[in-house]
Amino acid sequence: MQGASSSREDYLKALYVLSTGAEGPVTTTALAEHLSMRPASASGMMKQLAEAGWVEHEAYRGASLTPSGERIALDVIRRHRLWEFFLVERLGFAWDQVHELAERLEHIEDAELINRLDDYLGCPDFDPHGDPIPRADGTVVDARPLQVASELRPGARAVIKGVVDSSDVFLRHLDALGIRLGIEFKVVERHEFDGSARVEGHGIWTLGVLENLLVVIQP
Amino acid sequence: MQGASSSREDYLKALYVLSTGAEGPVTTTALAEHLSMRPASASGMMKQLAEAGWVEHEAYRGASLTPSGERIALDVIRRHRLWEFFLVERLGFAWDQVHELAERLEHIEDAELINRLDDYLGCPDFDPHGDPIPRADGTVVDARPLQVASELRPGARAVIKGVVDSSDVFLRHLDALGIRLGIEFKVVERHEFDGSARVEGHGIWTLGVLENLLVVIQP
DNA sequence: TATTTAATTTAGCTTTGCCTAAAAATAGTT
DNA sequence: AACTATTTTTAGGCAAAGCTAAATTAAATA
Ligand SMILES: [Mn+2]
Ligand SMILES: [Mn+2]
Ligand SMILES: [Mn+2]
Ligand SMILES: [Mn+2]
Repeated sequence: MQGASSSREDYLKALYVLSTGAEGPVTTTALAEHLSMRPASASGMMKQLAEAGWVEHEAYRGASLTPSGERIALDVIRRHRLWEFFLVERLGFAWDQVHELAERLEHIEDAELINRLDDYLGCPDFDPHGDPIPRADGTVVDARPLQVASELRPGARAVIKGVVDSSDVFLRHLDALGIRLGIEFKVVERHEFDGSARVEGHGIWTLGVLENLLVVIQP
Repeated sequence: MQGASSSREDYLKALYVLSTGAEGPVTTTALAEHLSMRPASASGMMKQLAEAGWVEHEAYRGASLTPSGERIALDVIRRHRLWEFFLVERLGFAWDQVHELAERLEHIEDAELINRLDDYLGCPDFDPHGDPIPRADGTVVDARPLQVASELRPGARAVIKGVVDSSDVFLRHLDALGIRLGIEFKVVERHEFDGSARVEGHGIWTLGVLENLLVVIQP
C-alpha cells in the first residue's frame, strides 16, 4: 500500500466533510451514504486507513481523521476546489456542472501542477460555491461572518456568499430564481406561516431556499 | 465490461502509435515494452479488447485496431495533446515536463470538458512537441511536408516543426542546444565522417540530434 | 433486565489488471 | 527435416475495491 488512491482520498475527504460541524467520530453508515457505498465497504476502508495512520477507528464506534489524514483530505479538497474554479471561471461551465468533473480531477496529485494552477487562477480564496480553498500549507482561511439567510429579520440587507446545499438541483433552482453568489438583497417581510421571505425585487424566497443560503449582513 | 478504462485506453493508444509507420499488426512484445508491462499482460488485454470489438487479434500473430478502436485511440490522443498544450501554454510547464501529467489527464472522458478546453485554447492544431491534435470528429489534419533534418544538404534552410523522440532527456538536450519548435536554421556544412552538421549560429548538431528533428524546408 | 431492533463488522465472492512460471507455437539454424 | 531459440499464450496468484449475506455488537424498548 503506497500513497492515497482515489478511493482512499475520497474516504478521507468524506471523513473531513462529515466531521466538520458534527460532534464526535463519523459513523460507518454516514460515510457509506455520503459516498454512495455499502457500510461493509466503508468498514473495510476504515480498517485500511487506520492501518495507514490516517484515521482513528474504534470498532462499532466510528472514525475520525488523524492530523496526517486531515492533511491529505485538505490537499484533496484544495485540488477539488481549484479545479472547480478553473472549470467555471476559465472554461465557462455553470456552477452546477463542475462537481463531478472535479471529483475526478482532484485525484491527480502533483504539487507543481496544483501550484501552477493556483497561480494561473490568481490564487482564488473561494470556489464557485463559496467554499474556501485550502492553502498549499493546509490552512483554511475564512474570516467571513457567515450566517444562514433564514435567520434574517425584515429590513435586513445581506450579500450572498455561499450555499449549504450545493447539489445540482438546488444550484439550478437558484439560477431560476436569479440568485447568485455576490448579489445583495433586502428582506422586506418574513411570513410567520411558512418562514418564507419577501425580498425586494426578487419576490418570495421559500424557507427551504433561505436555509441553504450563506450570507454576510450588510451594515 | 463498460467503456474503456484507463488501462484499455492506454493499450489502444499504444496500438495506434505503434502501428503508424510500421507495417502489419503490432506484436505483443512491442506493446508490452511500450507500456512497460509484461507480454503476458499485453496478451491478456488483447483478448479483452478483441472481445470488445476494438482490436483484431490473431493468436501468435499480433493485433491491430478496428475502426471503433482507432476512434477511441484518437479521442485519447486528442485529450492527451490538448492537455499538454494547456500545461505548456497556460501553466508555463516546460515541454519535457508535461507528458506524464497528460498521461493521467487524458483518461478523464467528458466531451463537454474537452470541447470547452479546445475552445479555450483556441483550437490548437499541434501540441508542444509538434504532433497534430486530432479533431473532435477523429480526423487528423497534418498537411506539413515534414522531413527528418538528417536529410538536409549543405546550404539548406529549414524550420523546426517537431521531434521524433519526445523523451524528457532528448527535449532537455534540445533546450541546452537552444533548439525549439519554430526556429529557422541554415545548414552550413555536413561532415562525411559522422553525419553531423555545422549550423549557422548554432555550432555543431550531431547526427543523433538531426535524426530526431522534423523540419519543413524553406524556399 | 430481557428482548428486539439497528448498526457494524466479518466472511466470502467478483472484477480488473497486473505478475511469474509453465506450456505451446513460431521462427531460425544446422 | 529436426532441433533450438524466441515469442506468445495459458494457468494460477495477488491486491484493490466493491458487493451480499451472515455474525456480532450496541442501542432501544418492553
Ligand atoms: Mn464540489
Ligand atoms: Mn473524487
Ligand atoms: Mn505526450
Ligand atoms: Mn495514460
